[in-house]
Formats: sequence, C-alpha cells, structure tokens
Amino acid sequence: MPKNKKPAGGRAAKNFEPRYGAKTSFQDRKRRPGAEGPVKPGSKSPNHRGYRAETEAAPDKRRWSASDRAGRDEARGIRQSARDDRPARSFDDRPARSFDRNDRPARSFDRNERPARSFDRNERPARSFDGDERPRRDAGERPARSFDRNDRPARSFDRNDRPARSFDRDERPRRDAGERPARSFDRNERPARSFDRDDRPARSFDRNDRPARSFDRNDRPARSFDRNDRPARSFDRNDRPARSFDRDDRPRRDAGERPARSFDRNDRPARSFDRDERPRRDFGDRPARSFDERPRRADGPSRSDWNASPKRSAEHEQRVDVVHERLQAEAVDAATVTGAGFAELGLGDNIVRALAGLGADKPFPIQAATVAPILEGRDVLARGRTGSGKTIAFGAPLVESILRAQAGQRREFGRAPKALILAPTRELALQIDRTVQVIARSVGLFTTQIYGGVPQARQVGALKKGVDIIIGTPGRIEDLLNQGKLDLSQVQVAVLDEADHMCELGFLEPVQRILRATAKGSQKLLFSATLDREVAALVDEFLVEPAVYEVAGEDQDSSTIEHRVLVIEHRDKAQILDSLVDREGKTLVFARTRAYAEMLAEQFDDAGIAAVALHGDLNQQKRTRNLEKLTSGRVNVLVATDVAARGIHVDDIDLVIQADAPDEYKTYLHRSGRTGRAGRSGTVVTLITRQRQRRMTELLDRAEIEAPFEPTQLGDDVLEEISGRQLSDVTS
DNA sequence: AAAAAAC
Repeated sequence: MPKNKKPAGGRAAKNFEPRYGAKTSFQDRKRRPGAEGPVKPGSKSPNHRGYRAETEAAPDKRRWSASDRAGRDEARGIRQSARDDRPARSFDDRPARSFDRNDRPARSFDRNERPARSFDRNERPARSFDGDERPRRDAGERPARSFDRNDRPARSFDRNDRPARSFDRDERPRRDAGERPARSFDRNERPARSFDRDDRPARSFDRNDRPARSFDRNDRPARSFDRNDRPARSFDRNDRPARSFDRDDRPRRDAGERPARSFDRNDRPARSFDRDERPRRDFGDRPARSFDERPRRADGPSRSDWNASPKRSAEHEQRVDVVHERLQAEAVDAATVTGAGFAELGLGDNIVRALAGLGADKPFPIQAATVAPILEGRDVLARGRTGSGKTIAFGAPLVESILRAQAGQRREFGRAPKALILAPTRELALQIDRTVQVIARSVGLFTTQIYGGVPQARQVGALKKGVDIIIGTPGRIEDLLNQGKLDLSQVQVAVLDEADHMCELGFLEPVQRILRATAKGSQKLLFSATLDREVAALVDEFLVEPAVYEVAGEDQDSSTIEHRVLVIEHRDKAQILDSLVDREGKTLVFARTRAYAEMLAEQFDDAGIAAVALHGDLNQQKRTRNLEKLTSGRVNVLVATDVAARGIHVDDIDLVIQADAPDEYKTYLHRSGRTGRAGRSGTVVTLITRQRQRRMTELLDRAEIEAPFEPTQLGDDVLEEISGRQLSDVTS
C-alpha cells in the first residue's frame, strides 16, 4: 500500500520540506530568528503575514555577508552600552579569525605538544617540595607519571635548568626501581596480598605482566573474594572520583559491569518488544555474518553492548552491521489519514496555514500518526522511511505544545528555551530549522541553531535575548551548556532526529548528558527511518511508556527507488564513475572517506563535470556553500561522505551513486533515501568489485532490498542507460 | 576502519 505518495499527489513533493526560491540563501533565513530579532518580540499580536513582510524586506540585510554579520550583531546585542570601541574591534578581529581557521591544524599540533610540557612543569616543582608526599601523588597521578616516563629525555634536558631537579636525581632511582610498582600495587591490593602471601612469587611475575594479573584477579575474586567485594564496588559506582583513582581496576569493572548494565537495560524492553522479531534474526543473517566478519570481531564487543540480547554479544555477531530488532509499533494505515487534516489533529490555525505555506496541505501518514500523541504529551518513537515527512511530524506538534504551554504568558527577554531538537550533522540541524522556524514564527515563537564550526557569539547572543526552540548538534550544545551559556532546564520537549544514529558510539554519551540537562520528566520524541532497538539505551533512561509508530506497508514494493548494483573491475572504477556522473540531473555520489570524496570531486572537475565535495574536512562555510550549490543547481554533482547520508533533502536528486559500498545496511537505506523523496522516482547505483558480491548480498538482505547485480565494463550500455534514463524519468 | 560532533 503505497499510501505515501498516492494520496498526497502532486503536492506531496512539497509536503515535508519547504521550497525556498533558489536564489534565497538559507543562511539569511536562518540568521533571522535569533540574531536580529528585528522582529519585535514584544508584538502582542503576532501575525505571520506581518513577519513575512519583514522577511521580504530582508534583502537589505542580505548584503551583509555571513561573516560580517556573524560577529557584529552579536557584539551590538550584548554590549549596547559600549559601542564606541567594540564595533571597530569586532571588525578588526574578523579577518584575523578567518585566517586563524586556516591555521588551526598548526595550532592544534602545538597544543598537543605544549600540554605535555606544562604538565611536567607543574609536577616537578611539586615533587621537589613535597618529597614526603610522593606516595600520595602516585596514587592520584599514576597515568600522568607513566606518560612522563616516556618523556624522560625531556626531563633530563630540563634538569640542566633546574637545581631542584638535581636533587631529584638522587631519589629517582629509588622511586623508579623500587617504589612505584610496589606502591601502586600495594594500595589496591593490600587486602588481597595479605591473604595471598603464599603467592608472592606470583606477584613478582605479575609486575612484569599486568595482563596476567588482571586475569588472575578476575579468577581469584570470583572464587573467594569477589562476592564480598562486589557490593563495595557497586557503592563505588556512585562515586566517580573513586573510580578514577582506581584506574588499575577499570579493565575489570568495564569488562564485568558495563555489559551487565547494558544487558539489563536491553532486557527490559526486550521482553516487550522482542517477541515479534526474534524469529527474523534467527532466520536471517547470523550464520552468514559470523563467517564474513570474523576478522572484525575485535571491535565487536563494544557494538554488541547495544544488542538487544546478551546472546548476540558472542563472537558470532558481526561487528559492522548489526541488525537490531525492530520496535513493536502501531502501524498507521493510509486509511487512517485520509479524513483528517492538520487542524483535526489538533494544530492551530496559524500553524496549519504555515504548513500549507510549506506545501503540506494534508498530513502524511507519519504525521497523522504522531501529531496527536505528541500533543497529548506522550513520549513517542516513530519510524517513517526517508522522505516521508518526519520533520513536520515532530516539528508542528512541538510548536503547538510549546505555544499551549505558555499560553497567556509573556515571552520574556532572556527566557530559556522550551524545546530542543538534536540532529547528527550541522547541515541537518540547519535544514530542520528551515522547516520548524517557519512553523514557529507563525505563532510568534523563535528558534535558533546551535551548532559548531561557526563563531559562538551570534548563537549566544540569540540565547541571551531569549528563544523558544533550539535546534542543533550535540557538540556545540554541550559546549555552551558547560560554559553556562545555555540553560536547558526549561526544556519540556526534546526531539532526537535520526535517533538510532544518535545512539551510536561517540554520539550516545553527549546526547545522554544533554538530555539529562533538560527538565525532569520532559517529553522525548525519537524519530528515524531506521529506528530500532539501538535506541534502547535512551529509551530506558529517558522515555516513559513511549508510543511507537511506523507507517504500514513501507516495503520495497511501495518504494519509488530503483536499486542496481554494478559489479566492476577496480581499474575501471574511475572512468565508470565519470560516465555515470556525466548527465543532466542532480547526482549525489557517496564515498567512504573524506579524502576519496575530495579526490572524486576533483576528478569530475578535471573531466569537465562541475562537481563539489561535502565532508568533515571542509570548513562550515564551504560545507554550507557546496550543499547549496547542489540545491540551487549551480552544480549537478555533489560528492559526499556519510555526512550527507542522513536527513539531507535536496528536492530533485534522481541518481545516487555509491562509489564505495556502505558497510551497514542502515547506511545504505539512508544514502539511497536522498533520492526518491516524497514519492518522486530515483535510482541508486552501487559499485562493487566481484569480491564484494557476497557481502553486498547480505547487506541488501538486511535492508530488505532487491537489486540486480550487473557485471559491467567500461563503455557498457548500462552506464548510458542509468545516467541517461533519468532524464525522462524526472518528470514522472 | 571511517564518519560525525566543540574549541
């Protein structure tokens, strides 16, 4: 049941993403909300038409380039009282800043070296004064010392400079040879040793081989001591400082405790969610995976922590591409949708009008499903495939909720944000704001973006004025949080877009810290096209009896994307890519690494095909500009890393080329989801070599996608067909 | 192993 596109019809294409004039820089758009509240925040009858008028008067401001305005409005806003010198300063500083950015790598290298030196300096004077206390220091600073040992040559140089050091020399031999190991071990193990005196020879061996000790410890305590110790340890858990001192023990704890914790969390929901899906796992991929991925097992354990079932943590589980259980969800049928409009779902007139302005006249299925429960204040998990309108699905009810919550209240200067939307990339955060801002403005609420790669000043300035909704990426949000410049304590609604991705290693912990900073009991909304039990870590801590939604019938049959796999010789790859990319329509090429993305963009350029790159090695200005070049059509080819895999919407990409096959089926789904959006047609071509066929087959199985494997050589008609046929299909 | 996310 392809309810998605058909009911919505032609308007559908616009539904979930606003279409701005191609000439309109969205930088200007986004700037408006926070920075210049030119928009009279005091206006008591916010009329969205009125705001529009202001927006259209914006061309004046557009003349100010991004970098000009970045610091200046900020400086003015914050320090109105002392304008005399500061504007001048801020101008002077800008060029300097921009130059600095180019130099950052150099700085960063210096920083890495200096800290080491500075640490040494701090420690040495202390040593010379506190000779008697050294043992204490050892306890706290062992890691530091161990690093210092590597740097001893540096110390020896310093010794010539400092008299105190010469004193140290006499003592060093003692410490190094005899005391350090003894002290460190004694403290942690005194009880154990006293019991183990019979084993002293073992100790001496242990000193040389720490791993050996650790193994011994795990075995011995388990038999006799562990049971008594564990309760103690569990108390320690609450005391992080204690843990940090006990670094020698971490391996044990980590090995023993974390899995236990994660399993606990996973088990709770597992009971409720698992039932439907367990059979699938068994049928599916395990045997195949285990064979394929053996070499990769090394990292498996960390990944397996997110698995729903402890059994999976076994070495049989592949590490790269884990299939998590799908969440048991209430499927929303297209029929449910047909009758109700946005107004019937509980959204106010202004918001409904704003949505219509965005091209969303009637709710898409995922929107019809989630709006009401979100307005009820429920925690919601929602899965809707790529391009199905998820942004509006959470954005519209979120704005309505905030509006209701502050009904009758005055929007005060400097008010703390009431809602937070987290996204995994800056581009996505920006894009979400372009939709949510329009909705928020229609009822007089303000949004601002908080993401990295740009100066903080403007963002902080917006926060000081007061905003209602912030949209951003974890890094900068946590940064401002720690600086005390962002107060999340009033946040009543928190949204995680691409929620499963936000639960991956490296994202999860910052996200957890951010969510913990929101108001207690705040509503949580988790959205993703590939939402699965990977989000269990967040669900268990932050969500209360969440409602889970997905759209029924979202299978490949209802998809508008055609998938093809070209099996090629590696030596032909560059030229095959050239011929695929040499076409009229917009083409998005995915590469696995930044370097390769950059290289391909240059390669295409050299071949006479205008192309730009998008990856994390570019500064934000270039990232934004290059993406905008594709959006506006100034170039037709964008080569990107997976930074562009999720969420990014460009209206009419009709061909996605995976120059490197993805490792995870989710990545495949998200990458290919950059085309075929809102019911449009699109093609995804993946280039692989023969050796990769089997892995690719398995990945497609997990993605539940059928795609023909076509052996292809340079000059084959297939290439022409793929790159050319798109032209006629675009209009369909 | 790579990518993303702060300065």
